[in-house]
Amino acid sequence: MDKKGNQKKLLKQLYQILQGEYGPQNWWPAETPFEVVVGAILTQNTAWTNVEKSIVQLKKEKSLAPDAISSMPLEKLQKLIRSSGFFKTKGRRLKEMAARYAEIEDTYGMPIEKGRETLLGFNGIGPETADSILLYAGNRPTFVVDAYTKRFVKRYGLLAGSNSNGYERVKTFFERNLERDARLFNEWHALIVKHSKECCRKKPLCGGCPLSNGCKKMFAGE
DNA sequence: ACCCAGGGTCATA
DNA sequence: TATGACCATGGG
Repeated sequence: MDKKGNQKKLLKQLYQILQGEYGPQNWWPAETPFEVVVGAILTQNTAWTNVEKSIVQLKKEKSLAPDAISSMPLEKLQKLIRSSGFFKTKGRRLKEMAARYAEIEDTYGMPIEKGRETLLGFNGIGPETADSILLYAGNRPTFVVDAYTKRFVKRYGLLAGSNSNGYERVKTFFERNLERDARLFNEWHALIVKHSKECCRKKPLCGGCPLSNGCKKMFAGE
């Protein structure tokens, strides 16, 4: 069995364990694709619990829609999303995104690379946000790499060598070793986040950690 | 009183 | 191309 085959088998095993432990995640936690995009921008370097509060505020104002956000005064929007932090920057990003939401929607039907390039052209949409939008709003099979994913890869020793933590490197690793399927990519990323929060974030190590070796490494400081 | 969270941009070397 | 400063709130 070649190296690539081994990595495929390893990922399959890890997936079975995570899936068995946590069950289907059915991400993204949102009611509409537009809500996914808003959440993707608001959660940049921000705890999701803080984002939820902003979503609630927007819904309370019945303003979680492209027209409502693009026509809303910037100051009002910034007040509504204050809990997500970086509210001045994110307010501007949201307004630009909302005003041009038709272009965002178009990317859901494009070849992935083209859609990705289009999204990266927006101010405030970088690699992770672009991939999150394509996968979770557009249901396109592109793998999302976030801080949890990088830690996961590093701590379970899935990738070695220099630059093994780079965004593209990690993304390519998963895409080369998994069937290119949006549903699978969706579950994989959600399970990594779920596992990181449930098991590996705080000590002590939970008793029934499904991936105890990785958790031990994590607490050892790598 | 610190640390960090489901990043991205911009300036500098 | 590769770091570093900056954006800012809320929970541990």
